[in-house]
Amino acid sequence: MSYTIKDVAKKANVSIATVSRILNGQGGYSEKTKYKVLKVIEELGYQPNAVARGLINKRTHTIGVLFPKLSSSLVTDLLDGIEKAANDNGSSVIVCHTESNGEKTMKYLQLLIEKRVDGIIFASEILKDEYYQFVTKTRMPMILLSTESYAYPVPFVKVNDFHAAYAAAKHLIDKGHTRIGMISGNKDDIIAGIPRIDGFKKALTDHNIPFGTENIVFSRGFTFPDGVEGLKRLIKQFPDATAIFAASDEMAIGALSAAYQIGIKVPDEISVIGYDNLNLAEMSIPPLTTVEQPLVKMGEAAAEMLFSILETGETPESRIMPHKIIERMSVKERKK
Amino acid sequence: MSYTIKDVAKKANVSIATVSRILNGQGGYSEKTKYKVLKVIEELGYQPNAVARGLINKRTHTIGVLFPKLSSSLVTDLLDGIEKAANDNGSSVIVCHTESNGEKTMKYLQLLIEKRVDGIIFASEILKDEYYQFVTKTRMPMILLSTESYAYPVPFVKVNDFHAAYAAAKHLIDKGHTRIGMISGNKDDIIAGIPRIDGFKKALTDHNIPFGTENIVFSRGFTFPDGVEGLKRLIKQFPDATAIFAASDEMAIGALSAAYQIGIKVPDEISVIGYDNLNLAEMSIPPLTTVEQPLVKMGEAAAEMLFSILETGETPESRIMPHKIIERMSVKERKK
DNA sequence: TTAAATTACGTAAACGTTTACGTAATTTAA
DNA sequence: TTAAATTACGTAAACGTTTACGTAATTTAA
Repeated sequence: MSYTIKDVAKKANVSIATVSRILNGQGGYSEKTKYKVLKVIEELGYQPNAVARGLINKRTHTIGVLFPKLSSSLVTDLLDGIEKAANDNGSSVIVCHTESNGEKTMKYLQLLIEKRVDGIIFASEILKDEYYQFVTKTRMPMILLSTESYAYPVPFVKVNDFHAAYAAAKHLIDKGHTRIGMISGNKDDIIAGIPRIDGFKKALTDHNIPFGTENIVFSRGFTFPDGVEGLKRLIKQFPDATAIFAASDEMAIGALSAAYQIGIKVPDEISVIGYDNLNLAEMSIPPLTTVEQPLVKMGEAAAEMLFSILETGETPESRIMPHKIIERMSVKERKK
Repeated sequence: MSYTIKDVAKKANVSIATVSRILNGQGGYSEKTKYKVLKVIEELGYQPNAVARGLINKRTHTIGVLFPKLSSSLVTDLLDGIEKAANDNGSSVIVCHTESNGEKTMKYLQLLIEKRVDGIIFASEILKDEYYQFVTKTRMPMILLSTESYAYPVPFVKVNDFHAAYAAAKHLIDKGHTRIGMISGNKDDIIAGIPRIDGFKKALTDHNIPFGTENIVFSRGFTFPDGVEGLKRLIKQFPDATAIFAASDEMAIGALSAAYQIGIKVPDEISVIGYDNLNLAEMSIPPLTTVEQPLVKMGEAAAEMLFSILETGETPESRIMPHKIIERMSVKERKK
């Protein structure tokens, strides 16, 4: 089909070894031959075959990324960062969409291993036993992104959910609120669910605000409808609340919508703080105050950690990325 | 490192040809050997090497996708559809983020060609001469997604922007509006800019509504800030407007935000219709009426067209996907 | 029971590179 | 000018598969 190194070699009257050496700039050839070969390459429009290279070099310059879903700003920003770092390191990224489905995940893992990607980034999801065993057996490098494993020594990059949630609640407290509710995500989610709940709880009790069952409402996930639902339930069980911490921006935006429907003014009657700082957050009405996760940077960090493993062979340290309160318009100072 | 077909062959006391035949289910072996070989494969945890397969079969079961940016719902939904269809066809997808940068785009194209992907999907961007020539020379199949080329015969999948914009404007007219403004995108964008402007204009004149320079405002792109800006300018030059067509959902949401800031009530004082039907659209306040592009399906269609080329070798017909008005709360019937 | 047909394999070449190991050609040193 | 050192190549094997072409073993037909 297309030309190979042999065609180039023949046309330039040199051996394929010479062509290869020139292509890889390894030295061992004269300037004259170099010029001659480069010219033939130009004429033929020869393109090296990365598949053949991958076979012999045992490096495909491709990494695989597994996401539970694709169409979410959160994942998208992570991917953006990963792609950027990968590109800077001369690699491509294959995206896999697991739908949080165990079977599908295993199939993807298998696929990535067969394709001999250089490494895997496993994002935003619980690392099951089965997954870990499978990829460890092949000794393929793996990084956890926006998730972590308590059971296995897999390096991860994440913010500290406990601290970030604490910061969110404290921000509300600092603004003078004392009757604060939380719309939490899934309370069985040990990565994104429990730590945020615990951080919230701790902030309240540290500031002598009693925490009871009426302060919190649990959802299935972290989605917009969960937020709509959540606000309605929270208002019912805790009508005096003056501020709310939603465990994700999507939920916070859902809460904003529900408040609007019911006729509660944000932030005048109730303040809302989110979590993530998605693109959405600055587009809402009112613009959402939230705690930022540096998603793009997290993606970059994960990819860079992978490349550092590939270079040095050493397991890098996990990275806790800094979170930050982004003040916009959805939280109002409360005068006593 | 990991085991090869040779290790399996040796351990099972057969030739590598036999192992290969069993792996590919081609027949030419007894049930007994099959069982024996499969058992060895199981024991060794052998994983076939897709790189070697790709070299000999000249099929990598990987496709490349080029996007101008990653972190946008629009792109994300397209990618979602592509990934789905690719997975159903046993292929993976490599994502490339061009940033609408010509040099970067060429580098990515080169990379994908060197990696011998089976085909390329070029999304949401103008296909430059240079790009077209480069990939055509290699005879690599290519599909245009959410864009099209007037100059070259590259199959595409898209909605009809002219018709969709016409439908949006007509929806406003049907709701009794006669003083209608448009916040358009880039007026030099021949794919997403001009046709939407023309469709809008045609709808007005077809319904005997005079169209003048005060009816429209032009932006750089199609982003949220463009929408914020756009509404402010539009209101200034066309204060009597009762309805607005924004050329993208992001712009529409921007318009909503700006209206909120200024203190104009949507939809009571002004109606807004968007374009795209992103996830955002149902999360806004009020929920956004918009014209839907079936983005996920478009992504799927593009990938499927690619696979059909790979199977049949024939160039498929381009596909115009249906658009649809999604009525939510941002447009209000106007009584005379 | 024997010949013909079929099945179940094995051998070796090929895919397009890289690279270890030679060796002829050139350059440098004496 | 000649020997030693260096440079500029070429040959061939290797990466891990698939597959065309044989052929030995088995099955079927007579």
